[in-house]
Amino acid sequence: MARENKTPMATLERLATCLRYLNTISDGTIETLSSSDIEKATGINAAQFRKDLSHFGEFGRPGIGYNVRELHKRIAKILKVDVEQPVILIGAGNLGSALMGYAGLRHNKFNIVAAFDNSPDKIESKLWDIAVHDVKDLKDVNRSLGAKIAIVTVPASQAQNVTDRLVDAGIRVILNFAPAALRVPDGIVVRNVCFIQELTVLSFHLAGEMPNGTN
Amino acid sequence: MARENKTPMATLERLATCLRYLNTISDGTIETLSSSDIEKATGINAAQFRKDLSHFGEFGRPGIGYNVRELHKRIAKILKVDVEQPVILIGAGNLGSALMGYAGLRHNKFNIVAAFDNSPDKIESKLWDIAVHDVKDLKDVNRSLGAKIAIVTVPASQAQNVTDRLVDAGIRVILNFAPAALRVPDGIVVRNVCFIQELTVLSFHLAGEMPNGTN
DNA sequence: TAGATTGTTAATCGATTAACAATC
DNA sequence: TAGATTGTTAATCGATTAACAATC
Repeated sequence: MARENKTPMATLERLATCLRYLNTISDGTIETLSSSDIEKATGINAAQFRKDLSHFGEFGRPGIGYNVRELHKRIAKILKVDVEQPVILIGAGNLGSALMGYAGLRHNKFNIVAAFDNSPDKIESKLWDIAVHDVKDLKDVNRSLGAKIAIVTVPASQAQNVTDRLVDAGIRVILNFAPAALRVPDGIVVRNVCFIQELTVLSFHLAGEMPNGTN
Repeated sequence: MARENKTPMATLERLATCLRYLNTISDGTIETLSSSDIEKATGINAAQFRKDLSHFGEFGRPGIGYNVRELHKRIAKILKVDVEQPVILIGAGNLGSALMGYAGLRHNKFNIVAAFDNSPDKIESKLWDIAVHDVKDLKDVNRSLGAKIAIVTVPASQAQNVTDRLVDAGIRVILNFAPAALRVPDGIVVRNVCFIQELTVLSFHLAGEMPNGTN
């Protein structure tokens, strides 16, 4: 068990990329793929892909390659996206509401089952057919929902407070859209979607086009 | 010039993180910071921070540290976020509209100056005071706007088509929210915000809590 | 001067890529 | 059997961290 203790994050990201590709060819026309086929389709280096898989056992047959259906099934299982996952969302503002209406989530087995907010305007209403609860009832409501995944779309100023409540309510992993560094206990995993930071990194690359002798 | 040719992406991300921290203390109370002060505040290793800066010249004074105002100014300049940047957005759907209304963009000098869509419902309307144009007029409209940065929030099926138009209209860097791998010419930089992938990676980490002898 | 902290060089670490024996 | 491709070990590469002479 201590085996898969420390899977590199990069490995997980590549497996997720590969899974996305496998989804696109899941009509069943292709039965077998070699690691170099996968390199062609996804850009992931073939040797690296085999290495990535090796963290989790043996998947293919020497001389043959990988059975597409089996590969899909096993990667989905590793990433725990083989079954529907209930997800709760905190912060039913513009961004939160847009995410609630995003069909891609459900298509990928992430099912937003409830939203929470602190504005009386929104509490007790429904958005995209999803009930919006008072954030005060978070723990209570999630007792029956049993969600382990939360999406945070509150303003930065409230992000830490909300995070503490989420942890208390049994949430194990958090996707954070707020521009704030969340402190969480050991064992809770946070990933930040920070598009301001992404834009900033992109912005740097505009440097290249300085007309002349600039510096 | 070939000097700063290959700044590691990780360096840029750390500088962006540091800049965000410097923003939070820009009231001027703190005059000087050492690299280890910055480590305490941001978690970025002090030696690494100094190394990161060394890609761009000398910033501090031995025995003293960094002048906060100067550091802020120079990092902002490196990342090209010292001046307002015009940004265009393609795809005025739920997500696009939410981003247009997000004040954090303007606060960080990213100014969405126009949106584009292909739906007659939206063209010629205004969202959050930003005009929505026909995507067909992209090149024409951007001739006067001169934006170099674009945000893509169209469905995956249209993402490549839209990307080709953007490149043709003089866009140099793209923040892509569509779950699609965009092909672009050399010199154009794309960063993907893929929260399905983020959720998938998070989902993996739920594995730890399997009750007993599973697997 | 003595103490602090930089910028940079050297040592360490981890991740990527290449090579190959084992296997179909 | 000969050709193909795996899983894994070894070699390469790059990024992180530590150490230290130079400097305030």
